[in-house]
Amino acid sequence: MIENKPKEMPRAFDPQAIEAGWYARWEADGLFIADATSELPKFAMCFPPPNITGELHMGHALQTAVYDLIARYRRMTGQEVLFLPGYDHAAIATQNVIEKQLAREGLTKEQLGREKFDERVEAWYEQVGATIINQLRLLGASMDWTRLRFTMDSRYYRSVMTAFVAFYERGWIYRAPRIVNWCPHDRSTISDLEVEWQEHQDTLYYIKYPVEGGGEVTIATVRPETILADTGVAVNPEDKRYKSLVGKTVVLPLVGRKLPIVADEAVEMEFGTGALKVTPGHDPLDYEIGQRHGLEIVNGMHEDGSMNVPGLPYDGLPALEARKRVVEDLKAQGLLVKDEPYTHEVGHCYRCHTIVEPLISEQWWLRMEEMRDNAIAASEAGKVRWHPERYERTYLDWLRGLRDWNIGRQLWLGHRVPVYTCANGHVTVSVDRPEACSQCGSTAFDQDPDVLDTWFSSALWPFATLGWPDDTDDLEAFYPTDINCTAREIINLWVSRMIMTGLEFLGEAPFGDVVIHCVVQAADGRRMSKSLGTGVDPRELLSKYGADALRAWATSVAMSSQDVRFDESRVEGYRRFCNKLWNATRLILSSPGSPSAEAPGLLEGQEHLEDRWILSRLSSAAADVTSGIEGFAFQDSINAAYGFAWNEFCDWYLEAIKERLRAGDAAAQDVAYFCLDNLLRLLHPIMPFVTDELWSRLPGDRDYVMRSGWPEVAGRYIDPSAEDDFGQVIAIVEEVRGHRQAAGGPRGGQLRLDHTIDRTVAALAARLAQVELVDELDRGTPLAIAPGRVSFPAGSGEARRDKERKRLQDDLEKTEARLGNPDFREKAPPEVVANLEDRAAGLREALERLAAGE
RNA sequence: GGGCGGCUAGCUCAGUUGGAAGAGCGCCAGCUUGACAUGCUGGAGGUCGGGGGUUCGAAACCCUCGCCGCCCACCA
Repeated sequence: MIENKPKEMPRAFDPQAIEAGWYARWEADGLFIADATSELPKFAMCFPPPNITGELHMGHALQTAVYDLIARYRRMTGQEVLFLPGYDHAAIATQNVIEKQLAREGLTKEQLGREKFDERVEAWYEQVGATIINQLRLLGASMDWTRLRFTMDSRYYRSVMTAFVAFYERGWIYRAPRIVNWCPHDRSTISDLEVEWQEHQDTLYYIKYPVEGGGEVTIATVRPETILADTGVAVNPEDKRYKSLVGKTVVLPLVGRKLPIVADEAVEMEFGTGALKVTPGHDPLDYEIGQRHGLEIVNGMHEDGSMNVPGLPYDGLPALEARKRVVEDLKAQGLLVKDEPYTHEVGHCYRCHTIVEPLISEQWWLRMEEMRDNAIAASEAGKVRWHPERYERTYLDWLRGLRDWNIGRQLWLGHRVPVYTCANGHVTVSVDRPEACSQCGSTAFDQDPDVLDTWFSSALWPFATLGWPDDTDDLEAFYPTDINCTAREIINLWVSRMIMTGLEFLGEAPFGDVVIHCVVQAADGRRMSKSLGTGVDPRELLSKYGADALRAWATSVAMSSQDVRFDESRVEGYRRFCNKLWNATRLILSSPGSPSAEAPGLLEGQEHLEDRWILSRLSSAAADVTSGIEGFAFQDSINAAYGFAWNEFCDWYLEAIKERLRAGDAAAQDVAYFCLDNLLRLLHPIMPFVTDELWSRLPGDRDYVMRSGWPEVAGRYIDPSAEDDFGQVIAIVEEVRGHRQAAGGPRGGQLRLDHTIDRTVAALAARLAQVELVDELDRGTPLAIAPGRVSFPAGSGEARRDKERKRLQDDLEKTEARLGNPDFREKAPPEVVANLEDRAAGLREALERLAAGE
């Protein structure tokens, strides 16, 4: 139970004034703590660990809003919900952050030393973890903080080690030299997925290689410095220009090495000169060609990206410097044929943005074939459902082309590879550091210096957080989880890997539904980024508009399209919506008496049309909100609730019952409270703060909204005839208002409606339009919508009538034209034709009414 | 190079099996109406990116072109 707040309310909604209090109460009362032993059906979501930059961005806000609305909704529908939070050590990102901090102090991590560096990292994680948690609380995220996990905590560490050992024992982990993406800044490899491609304006150089025994072959390259590591020249076997050269050798300029000319289908005849210099040590394609033809591999670069060409004048130079010098020297020797501008894509490290250098390195690899096949099968069998569906293809396409995963990183930060070598060279792979070598008994071990790719540990998230490999209650109760919601950019990096490891270690996909939300762009359509200055800080929005407004906006866009341009006015609009709810509540609470807020029972013989109508509309809105959430079309939910609340409940219903409320009419109070009660529940998953605040002011003993159950009003109050009748009221009122405005907006006025119009409808329409309903009215403007006429004390409204007539005539003309088409009558479905005929008849009647009234 | 998404009112976006185009914001006009000026009422504004086609009928389906964005890919 919660403490009832007083009926008297401040005049305006103020998000700042209510939000903090509610979150503290929710948490203190343990609303978010999941009970693994509960009898209720279980529902679980492990929140994707936010990137450890320490700052909340729009993506987080969006994602959190989606997760949290699902979590709250599921609790309200009677499920035991685990919404588990955590954060990630993000090795490369964190290392870069710390290095930047050090750089500002004029230090490098090497100068600082490993121990001090680790201390810095600790402090950073502590600070950032607290920041993230605080921000998620501000958003109202209903996470179970008792289960907060960190990918570097000791239990998680054990999960990671266990997974590594398990893969190793299956024979899937091996060490081998391959060409990899090397980041000279981080001095580490990164996986293909971590390479960010950017367009560069470079130069394509054409260089002559003399052929032994006479002649020459010209190649084209954008990286002339790599010729120092060339070990061959390749041409396409079909290329007639070079057929005679295959098998001969060229002399490598500047170096003097003799290189074979080989024929390989990978060479594009159309590109450049059709002859390719082969540098197996520094180009992935060249590496493959080299493998096929047994070419030598020359390692021409150091770990820091400088040239490794002992004996040559370029040795030790940075790559770009070497490039310049090589070009100059080639030119001097007359070997540079020409150069031309060339635009192409260059790989950069996705964390530090340094240009990635392909080079040969001995690394840890994980074989993916079996996991890949199982993941494909699971998806095809419908074990994982994608929303929107099209992303399943993104995922499957990537899986089908999957190669072995380079899981080792040469960083200072991360999970150390659990491979130990004893003093006698025996290798032990184990979760814990071995006591003694099982082969020789040695107790001196060296652990492999590499750490694991951060995504290796992230891949275990949905079960490592639940306690795997231990057989925990949480794992038993909540695995597999239900939903994973994320941005499409990490489908391959993260989602697919979770699916693969989940299937491998637990035998089941880690979640049933993958929900891909949109990407928020800046207002001008550019990417939101801090460096571009296009970012919008959600914390600013929170303080300006409140968490409920931000969440409502997020809900309205998250699944509506692939991308959305940020529009602050929409967030503001939802703050106004909160204010509208606030004031509707204020109006209802101001009604005298002590209403029960029980569900109104009356339906048969209900004397008030507006009561029957609004209950019917409520039923419809509730059904739409529910189906929106169930179908991952959250925008439908917020739209349905918003439209009902504002355009039906406030604009029409509350206006219609104001007088009854003031008079303390019990039926009006019952219906109004019932609608409000249900509306607050329908909105709570989206806007938790304002709904709990208003809810706590309603009469009766109340628990939190989230514990109150999801509205089930469907069916019971649906009332088509009330909807028809009230629809007629609205149409008449709107027409009368239009005439009043055209007449200059005088107060008062008289309305006569023929007795073919139901008297209840007529009376209500007259009341709402603020005109007197009379039996006789000679002068006045005829109505188009209903037989009758209206007059006002001043002005005539003739202009409006003429305009209306014109509109009706135009409409009728078009309608008759369509009906006059014999093909249409013959081929269109009968109900469509009948529909149109009704329409034409209605238009004719309206026109007749207008004519008769003149 | 392959694939995906988008192009609808001044702006941001809805429009779910093809049956005569909608919302919010902005704009114009009028309202200190006993919940709300964070409000109420009325109104203007669109040849649905261009061009073909299918159909009685296309914003929607097909083809094509043009922009914008994203994902994947070993063309030096």
